[in-house]
Amino acid sequence: MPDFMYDGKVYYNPVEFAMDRIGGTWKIPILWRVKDQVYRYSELKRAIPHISDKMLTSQLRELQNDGFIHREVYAVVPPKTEYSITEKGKLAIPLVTAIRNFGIDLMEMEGVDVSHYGR
Amino acid sequence: MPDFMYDGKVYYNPVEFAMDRIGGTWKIPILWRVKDQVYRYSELKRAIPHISDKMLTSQLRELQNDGFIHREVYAVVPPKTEYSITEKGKLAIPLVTAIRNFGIDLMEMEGVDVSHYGR
DNA sequence: CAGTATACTTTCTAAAAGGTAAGTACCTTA
DNA sequence: TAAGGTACTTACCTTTTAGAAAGTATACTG
Repeated sequence: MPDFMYDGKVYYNPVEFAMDRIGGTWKIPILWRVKDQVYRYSELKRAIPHISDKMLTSQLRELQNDGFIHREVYAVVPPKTEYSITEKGKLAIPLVTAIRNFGIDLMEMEGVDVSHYGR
Repeated sequence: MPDFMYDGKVYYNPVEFAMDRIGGTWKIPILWRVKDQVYRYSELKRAIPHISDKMLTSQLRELQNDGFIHREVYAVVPPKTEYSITEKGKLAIPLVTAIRNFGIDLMEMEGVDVSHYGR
């Protein structure tokens, strides 16, 4: 597997590249909400337990820069911003679903209660 | 999404749980070799560019503790240890493949040369 | 009895990721 | 003119992840 560069960073393989775009603690939870609904900033904040303003803003900005979500700012006061998934973002959803299902499978094997998670 | 505990750690969702088992820089590259061949420690080291002894050992141990790979030690000198995938480990391969394919898709969209990666 | 081969193990360090808390900007409304 | 509501931004700190380099154990071989 040859290394390659993108945006000033060296990657060893495609998995690393993929995980650099949608990995981390918060990007998938964000995509998971936005996949079937438009959300305002404050709605995302409420919908995603434990997330801080700093992380919500930075991860939204990265997802936007990578083209996975769209940011619509309204010129009103108090401010209003809406986030929605893009066509490119929709391409990630089957994978997110697969990771989630795999996680549920593993949890089940370890005896973790999994009855809350729809399948 | 309710939080849950496993092995002394709090998780927010199944994706986090899954990524805690097979995520990080080195676990997937290891699984990717071992999926269709038995490897000795030194063979893995040679097969996975850039990996350090410390990371190779620690990630092998974690994958073993989580039941994804099997470790067979031979009582010879110099030492010989063989690593192979388990049935549980095989369950992860379709997901690993999916992540890899998604990464290749993204790279292609960004104009990264992708011709080396079999599909 | 020094050298070799293999599979680790340990220590120290650097970089990345993420948390907390406080602050900013803006216009409207009382 | 002060307060309120929303969407950030910034500074500082802690934790996690990974890298580099050196060391350990063992038995065979010349």
